[in-house]
Amino acid sequence: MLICHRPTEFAFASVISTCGGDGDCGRQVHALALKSCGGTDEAWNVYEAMGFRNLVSWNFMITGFQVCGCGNRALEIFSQMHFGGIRFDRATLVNIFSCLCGMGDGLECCFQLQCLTTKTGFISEIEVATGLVKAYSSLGGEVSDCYRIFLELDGRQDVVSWTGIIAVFAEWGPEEAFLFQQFLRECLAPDRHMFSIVLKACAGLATERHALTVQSHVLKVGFEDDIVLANALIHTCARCGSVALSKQAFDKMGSRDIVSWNSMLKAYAMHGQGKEALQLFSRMDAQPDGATFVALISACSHAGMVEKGAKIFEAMSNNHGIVPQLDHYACMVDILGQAGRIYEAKELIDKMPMEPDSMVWCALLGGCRKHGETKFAKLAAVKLKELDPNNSLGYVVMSNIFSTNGRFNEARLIRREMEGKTVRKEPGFSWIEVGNQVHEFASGGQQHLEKEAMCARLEELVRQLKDLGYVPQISLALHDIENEHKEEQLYYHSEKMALVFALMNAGSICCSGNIIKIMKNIRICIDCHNYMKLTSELVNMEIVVRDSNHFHHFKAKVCSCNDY
DNA sequence: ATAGGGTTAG
Repeated sequence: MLICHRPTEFAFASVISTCGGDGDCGRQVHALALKSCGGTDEAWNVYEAMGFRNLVSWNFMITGFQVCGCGNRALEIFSQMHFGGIRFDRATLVNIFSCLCGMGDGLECCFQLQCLTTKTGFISEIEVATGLVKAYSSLGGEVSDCYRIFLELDGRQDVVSWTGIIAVFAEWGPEEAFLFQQFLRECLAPDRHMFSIVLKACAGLATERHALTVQSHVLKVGFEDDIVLANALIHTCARCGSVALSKQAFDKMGSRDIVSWNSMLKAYAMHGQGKEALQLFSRMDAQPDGATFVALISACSHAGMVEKGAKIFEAMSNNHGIVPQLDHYACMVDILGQAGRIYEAKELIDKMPMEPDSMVWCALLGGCRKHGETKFAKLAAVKLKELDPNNSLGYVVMSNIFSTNGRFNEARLIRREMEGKTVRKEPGFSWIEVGNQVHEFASGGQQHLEKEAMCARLEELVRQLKDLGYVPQISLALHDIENEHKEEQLYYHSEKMALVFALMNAGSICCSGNIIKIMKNIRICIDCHNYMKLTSELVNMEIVVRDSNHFHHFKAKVCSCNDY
């Protein structure tokens, strides 16, 4: 009873002294005390004074320290055992592996422990191997190492170890997570844990039909009452382009937790539906947390509701007692910066009680890029270079600003610096689902089989758009080349190629009547944004484009982001 | 007795 309610160390001490600190009762109370108090010094002292230990109580101690996040102390105990010649078992190892997750020098420890685990033969125990795989992946270890450990279980894998390895692959590249199909081929029955991981992989893939397939699986097996699964479903549907499906999943839930509400709010945020997000927030029956406000503020941001966002930011600390964290600041800087209120954004950064991180500087850079502001862009680019040297955004924005202003030499210098450091701008590509297939387009679209037909259709479309008032934003092209080439370069942006292909195949577009859904890995440029707005009017269709992490809904010349 | 896999993130 006591133990379930996490009593104070003092309470434990008295219970233990009543038990006499000996025999089964005392030992068990002790071990649980340590686990429950999370390995505080007091609990530990009382334990030491008792002077009775066996393997199980050692293990309890390790769990105790592990539960409270004192991984180092758990490791100390383990080495005490190991070097003191005390036998350890698989429970010991499993506990130690969960300690390692997220520890600073955990990867190094992982290697050493893997050796020990192999030497002692515990590696062939399914729980130990699964624990090790998780530790490796959470520490940024090699996927191939994880896979090898998994394979060495050699035919003895179960749902749990499969889930573990699929989670690893899902993190690494969502396509590979379709190892899930092999899992099914081996005739193992997926359970709720498995489904939630596979849903997450679908979210990464961002293709509607995979999500729908898994969703129908979930319904078939009858897990729709599982909160975690429903939450995953809300998230996945949103990421795959359908808030409507998210909403459906949300509405159907019998009971909801904070993650459910936040996921739905984030779904709205992702799709630029600020009003819907605020409405949902007003009828939220759970205690909002930090994530709630990240969702709300970014919902305002993606819908261009600047004042509302600022109010919410204020209310968060004033009325809800939540101290703004880095991500809240990043959202606010983003919203202000996008509105062209760069000075205010910079002021907010100066007022931050903590060091701004790369996300915050990225947000400022984004604002500078949009409004051609040079001074703060330089500052932000320098900071970003320091904090996240592999991030190319600073270089790209600076070089764009220079070439927009016709300062091509400086732009070129930056490009060169970037190449010298082997920082690469992520190549942009887009994909759409047509029929049962996913078609991918790189900028230029050269690889595609129907290239010629596409070019013809593209030219026709551009002509029609120009009649509607489309003016290509040549200044966006990066190099100082001839104007007509700049125009050409613009027309071959991957999302434009995808759009043309979609129009050519309008009859067989997946899942959705009059909606074209284009997914893209990086942000959409202003020119494409314009182009999509006008095309939606021209062909009288809704066009949805997902860029790095949110969706633009274009309908009758208007975008859901209000041009944010 | 103690022990492995799940949901909001770029």
